[in-house]
Amino acid sequence: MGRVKIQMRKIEDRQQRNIAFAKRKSGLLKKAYELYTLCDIQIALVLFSPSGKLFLFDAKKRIEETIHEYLELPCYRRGRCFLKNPNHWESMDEIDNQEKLLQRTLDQVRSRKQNLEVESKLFDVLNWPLQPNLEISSME
Amino acid sequence: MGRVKIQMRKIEDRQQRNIAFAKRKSGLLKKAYELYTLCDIQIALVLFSPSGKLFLFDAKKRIEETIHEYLELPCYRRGRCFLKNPNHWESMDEIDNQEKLLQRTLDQVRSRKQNLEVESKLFDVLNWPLQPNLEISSME
DNA sequence: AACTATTTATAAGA
DNA sequence: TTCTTATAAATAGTT
Repeated sequence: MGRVKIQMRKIEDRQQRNIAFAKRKSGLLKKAYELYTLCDIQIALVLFSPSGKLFLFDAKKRIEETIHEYLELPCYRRGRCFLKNPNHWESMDEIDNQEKLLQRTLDQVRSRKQNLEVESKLFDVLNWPLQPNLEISSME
Repeated sequence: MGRVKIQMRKIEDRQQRNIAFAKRKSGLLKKAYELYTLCDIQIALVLFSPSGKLFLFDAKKRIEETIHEYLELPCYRRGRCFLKNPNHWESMDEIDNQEKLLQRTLDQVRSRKQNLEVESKLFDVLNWPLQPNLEISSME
């Protein structure tokens, strides 16, 4: 968005880099503010300038709280679909979404359970003493 | 940036809000990525969708490290000009900036010290037992 | 999920 | 540094 299209790689000239940082940092903070305002979401943004100066943005909750909510998630759930502590559910959107997620997960668990029952029977069959003419195909 | 200019307030229609969130979240993440790429900066972004789903972006360091660097700052320095732990200084930009910041702060401290010396003398004068014809103006 | 008319962001220049 | 402006990029409403 400027007189020319720029290559997406580090700006080597320090002065130019600092100028780009100043402009784009304010753009990023504005976008974060707009996303929060339009969609009413919780957000925390921490960044350090090329000179090591700190800039922050947060919305809905203090940055420490948002960070804490992230940190309290089990590691394997960070960055992917997950269930928050139900005490933190706030909106109808969120409750709907969590409900769907729970239902999908429950369906998967039940499906897996069925498969396991079949596999377990198959395992039993396969571990019987070998018998001639055993019809494995009848297990399906 | 669309067919019409929109008002900067919460989108009440849930479906529209979710659509706007999806579009603007990817825009925000792209901007964060570009700022990192062009300016080679450290950044951490944590946000929750209207449905409570977590989205993250980090660059240069893991999100936990960036958050930790923020949290280790004294509270009164968060969100404003500050000095990072010198062990974390990395670039010439950063060293230059911190040096200037230190020099400015030192100048301020010295200036404040001078003022304090004057104020202290003034304080002594004002707390003397009142004497007639005391020339306060001679203190400057 | 794609399109496109517009608005918005911004790179370079003043 | 701050302001301007030509152009690139994002996106609101549409399909």
